[in-house]
Formats: sequence, C-alpha cells, structure tokens
Amino acid sequence: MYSVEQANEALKAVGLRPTRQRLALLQLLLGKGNRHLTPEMLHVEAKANGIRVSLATVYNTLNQFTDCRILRRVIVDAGKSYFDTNTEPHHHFFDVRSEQLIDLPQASIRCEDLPTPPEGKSVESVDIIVRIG
Amino acid sequence: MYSVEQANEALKAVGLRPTRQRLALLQLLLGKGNRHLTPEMLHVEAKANGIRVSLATVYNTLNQFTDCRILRRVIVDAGKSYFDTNTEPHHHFFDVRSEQLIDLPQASIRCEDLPTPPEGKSVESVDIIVRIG
DNA sequence: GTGTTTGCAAAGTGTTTGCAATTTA
DNA sequence: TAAATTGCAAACACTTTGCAAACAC
Repeated sequence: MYSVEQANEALKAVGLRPTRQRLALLQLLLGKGNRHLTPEMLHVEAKANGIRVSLATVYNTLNQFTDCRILRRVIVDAGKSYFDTNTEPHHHFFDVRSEQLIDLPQASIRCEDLPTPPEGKSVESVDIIVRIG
Repeated sequence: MYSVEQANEALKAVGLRPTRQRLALLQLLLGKGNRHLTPEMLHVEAKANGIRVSLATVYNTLNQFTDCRILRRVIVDAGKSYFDTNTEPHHHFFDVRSEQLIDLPQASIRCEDLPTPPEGKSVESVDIIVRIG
C-alpha cells in the first residue's frame, strides 16, 4: 500500500528527516486511501498499531505534513482539527451528528463566477462544506 | 437603528427573557448592519459602551441567540468562533492574515448540481469560505 | 415567591511549547 | 558530535459549567 521506502522518499522530498515516528505516521496516514483524521484519532490508531509516539509529536507531525502539503487541513468544527490525506482540490460533506467528513465527488459541485477578492488580495482556497444531519 | 423596543420584541418572539444583558447585547449586535464578531470582540465592545456583562454571559448569550436563529455561527478557524448578524443564506471571504470575515455578494457564486447527501441524511447548510491573503 | 439568569472562578477541551534526553546524519 | 527531533509536563487559548447572588415575572 505505502511502503517505508515510499515514505522515506516523500519525507526526503520535502526536507523532513525520516525519523521512526514520521515514517510510521506517514505510512499509517497514506496506507489506507483517502481519510480524514483528527490528531487524537491518529494517535489512537498509532498506538493500536504498536507505534510509540506521543500526542505532542502527532500534533507537530501533522502540522509539518500540512506545511509540506503532504496533508491538507479541513476546518469544519471550531475546536477540533481534521487532516485530509487527499490534497487534490475537492470539497466535503460534514455529518454534524457523527462528526464525520466525507469527500464530495469532485464533479458534484460546479461553482461559477467565483467572486473577485478585494484589492491586493488573492484567493488561497475555496472550501465548501455541505453540512448534513 | 435598533431600539430597545425592537430588541424586546425579538427576545419575546423567541422566548428569551429580556434581561438587561440580552437587550444591550442584541442592540449592540443588530444596531450596526451586518457584522462578524467573536465573543471576545463583543465583550470588548460592550465594555466600551458601558455595558456591564461578563464574558461568560457573552458566550452564553451568543449561543442562545444562535440557537434561536437571531445569529448564525460561521466556522472558519479551528479554535475561534465567529457569529454573523446576517442570517440570510450567503457565503464569506476569510482574510487569513487579518482574520476578518467579509460577506460574499450573494450573486457572486452560483453552485449547480449540489450533491445528494448520503441515504437518510439531509442537507442542513452549504458553507462556502473563500480564503484570501 | 418561584424560576431564570448572571458573574465569578474553576474546570474542560484541544493545541502548542520549553527543555532535557534521544536520535539522526 | 552537531543539529534536529522527541516526550513529557506545563502553559495556552478558547469555551463551558457549578453555584450563590441577583433579577424577572
């Protein structure tokens, strides 16, 4: 699925040292298709997989991966962070009851006439959240 | 702009007792056109206007107003809440540097083919955030 | 009077940080 | 062995809550 070698390459490519924790977390993250994880979820999953890593390191690592564009941060909930392993442009359903994120089929939304940003500003991203319940 | 009488009416209409704090905050909120405020901002503004109210009450009041649909919550930032005095359907620019929300002209975005939610779920809202910087 | 609301301080939640110990190159 | 990274615990920012005093009806 996602080998140590691939993880190693990926980390080298972005200039992060391939430490035991980063390699393990990266494999866990990218080894199972597109996923939406909170730091807490990843930490639990890591422990379940016998990976010794502190929660602080999970936080730091997720932030670093996001800075390097290995991950993408999705903001749907004040007070909780989600990280998306799919960095391609796409949008989300957010199930407010289960607090679960679901990818929106890319084709399913078509936005036209995107507004021009105010003078001197440029668009960094367009995030569409369809809240469902 | 937004009189005590109007505020009184509005509170009665949603079944909230028109206390001194609620009346004052509601007038402050709705007396100046469409705005996007954090609890902290409203608390500061209240104090500046000689309104004695605790931060806890500002939080509680904003939540109550949101539950009653006098306000709308906008989620753009993990770890900070914004409340929008405009409850009509519309979307936002979010200036990531100044952390400011700006209404998007309603007409400026046109979304077609909104995705069908998963079986048994219904769409509660569609939130579009255009991040600028 | 009775039930609601307030303010305060304490507790809660999610996240970041300082620093000594460890690991990597 | 020099620089980067980790883990821990403490600090942090934001928000909610428990409870006695104040208030609305």
